[in-house]
Amino acid sequence: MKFLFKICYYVSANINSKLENLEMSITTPRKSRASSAGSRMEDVAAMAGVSMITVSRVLNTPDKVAVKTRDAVLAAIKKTGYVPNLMAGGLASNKSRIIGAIVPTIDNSIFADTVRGLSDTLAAQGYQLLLGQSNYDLKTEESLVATFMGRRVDGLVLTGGTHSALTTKRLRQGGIPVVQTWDLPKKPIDMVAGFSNFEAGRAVGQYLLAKGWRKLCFAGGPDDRSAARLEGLRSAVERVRGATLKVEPLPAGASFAGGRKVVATLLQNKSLTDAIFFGNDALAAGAVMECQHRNIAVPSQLAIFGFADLDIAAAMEPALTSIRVPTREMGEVAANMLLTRLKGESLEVGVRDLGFELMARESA
Amino acid sequence: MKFLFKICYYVSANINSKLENLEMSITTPRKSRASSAGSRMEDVAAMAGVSMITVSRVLNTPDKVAVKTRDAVLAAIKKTGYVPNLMAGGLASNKSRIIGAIVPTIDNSIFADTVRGLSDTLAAQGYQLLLGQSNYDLKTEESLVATFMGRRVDGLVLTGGTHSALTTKRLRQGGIPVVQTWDLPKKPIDMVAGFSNFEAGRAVGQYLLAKGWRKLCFAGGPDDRSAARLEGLRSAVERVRGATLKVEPLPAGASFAGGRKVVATLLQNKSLTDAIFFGNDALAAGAVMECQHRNIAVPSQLAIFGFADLDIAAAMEPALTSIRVPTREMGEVAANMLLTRLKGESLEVGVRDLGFELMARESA
DNA sequence: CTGTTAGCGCGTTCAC
DNA sequence: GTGAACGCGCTAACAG
Repeated sequence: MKFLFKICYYVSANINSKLENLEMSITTPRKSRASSAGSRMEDVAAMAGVSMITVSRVLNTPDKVAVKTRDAVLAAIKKTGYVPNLMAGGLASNKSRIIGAIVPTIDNSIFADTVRGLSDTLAAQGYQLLLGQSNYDLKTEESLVATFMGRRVDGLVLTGGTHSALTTKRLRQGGIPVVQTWDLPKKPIDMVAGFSNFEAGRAVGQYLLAKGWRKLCFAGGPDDRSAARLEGLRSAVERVRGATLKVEPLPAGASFAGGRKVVATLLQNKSLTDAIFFGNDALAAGAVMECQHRNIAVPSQLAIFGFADLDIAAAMEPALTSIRVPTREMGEVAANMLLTRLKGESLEVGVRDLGFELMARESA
Repeated sequence: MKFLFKICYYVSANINSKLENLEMSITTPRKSRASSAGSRMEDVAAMAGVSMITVSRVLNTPDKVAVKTRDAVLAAIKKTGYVPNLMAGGLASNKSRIIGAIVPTIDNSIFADTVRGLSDTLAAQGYQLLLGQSNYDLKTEESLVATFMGRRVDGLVLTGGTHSALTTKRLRQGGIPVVQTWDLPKKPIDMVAGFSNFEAGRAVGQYLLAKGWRKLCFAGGPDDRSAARLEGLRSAVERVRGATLKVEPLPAGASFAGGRKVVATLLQNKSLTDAIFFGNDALAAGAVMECQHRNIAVPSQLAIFGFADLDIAAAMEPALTSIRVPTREMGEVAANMLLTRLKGESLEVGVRDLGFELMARESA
């Protein structure tokens, strides 16, 4: 028998120095209203000998200001260290230049890439990202949507196509552009940048069945997108006589250790399974590790199918067969859809199926 | 010879249906000013038969309103579907209830956990997270800091202790609480929730040298925190006669494939290295995979040391020896420090060394 | 416990 | 190409 050791070997001492520095900053007094931090546009205008509106134009539409005036204003801005108050500007213009994004969780690298795609694309156009995590909970999502709308975000990006009735209602009435990602909802709220989880599940089923496996197992989360993949898988299984489908609930923490546990559990009644479709590659990789530990050959004795095509899929041995989804691309496309609409242009296509690829490698 | 296959096997068709739905939403006309989306506080006040300030108090300090009045107001809010405009509130109160966080990149799970810790802790108190990615670039960080301050974020969380001179100046003058994470800067801007990268590197060096390894190699990023770990490692190496230290630059994409490449490169002159300290566990895991592929025994022929103690470290075989850093905790502590200061309370300790642990497992 | 008054800092509308 | 007045929607301060 073999164990995994986890030993605390060294702990750095707490450092309690630098307390003088601290005292300074802890007692930073908050100045009273009307001059909280730095100069206002008025001060800049006065220094440059122009009116506020000219300063505003230098900032927002520099082309409409004479070069000479502009330079004077810019000099004044630099001298005063003026930083425009975007809240005030936002209130006046009814635009926040903020996009809200709600993902189930950020610690899962599959959504992290979508967030990165969003953030990069938006930042390039001067927009910022307000991030919310729903923890796969529709009520949490609902309150996040309310908060974000209260902040007057200019647009909203959601994960998945299932939302509470109230969320949907608010969004439809809200008048701001919305993009749903990571799925293809039947009745989109507005725009969509996703792929079909159902078709992905079916593709996996068809592939595994074609390879001769008959006792399939699905080990994925309880969320709607996982459910759609499960239904796709089921639809493939039902077309083949003698093929069976078992659903294995996921232990907490959908990562490597979770994948190991799933295999350990399933092997207690080994005859029931000969191929497993996991909810993500970390789980699948853990499963492969557990198989190696138990001397179970992959894929000949047990086929392992991943999802999301994370880096590890191609790098490990045996390399993971997986479904590549357009993780980052969904973020980029969603951002560009929003930006297009915010520019007042209209989209040719508001619902985009970004597809997926079955990456056939070694593990299944 | 063995190759990794990557075959596109199936691509879902693009779906161009649902275009009727689209037309509707694409041409959503933006209503003219003054009623952009829903009712205002004034409407609620009128319906409830009270003044605006009472509505405001029901929302912000419910305890200070009579139960009867409160219920009437809440009913009116529900009836009108009123969503408070937080930009207006923010302008008036000079508080945004937004915290800005800048991380080098979000697609790296080590920072993702910090962001999650931040987001969870802040959301529980009604604060939101504005997220920025610096891509390890100080100039990008500088402009993000300016933008965030322009949005009047109530507080700011930064990664690392190195910033441009202008950034530091703005932050010190800004009057908002700031927390630096993932390091212990010598001259903190304000508060700190981090650990010593130098000591972590030194601990790794002492451990490896005690195990008898002499030809050490550092394979980490070029950022300041990696540099600090390298210096720590170097300081340990310099105390042992005959011990050598080689620095191996990291290929792009600090993940599994990168770790494999590093090993492949190093083995071209094998005699130079017998232990490698990687910048994160994904790299280290890739390195172990490459060793297995080449039939190099880990750790007896080559010791592999990871960093960050990601899930995979404990789950893989051989399990990775690594440095556990308080990834999520840094986010939580940073958030709590900010929240404490924003409540007007002062902190006992403004600089916290959250420490690290050397997790001695099998790979080194 | 509730209301009144007076802005928060900026963009919009129109005029020049 | 530039400016003046007005108001975005809400809250701080004080009064009652």
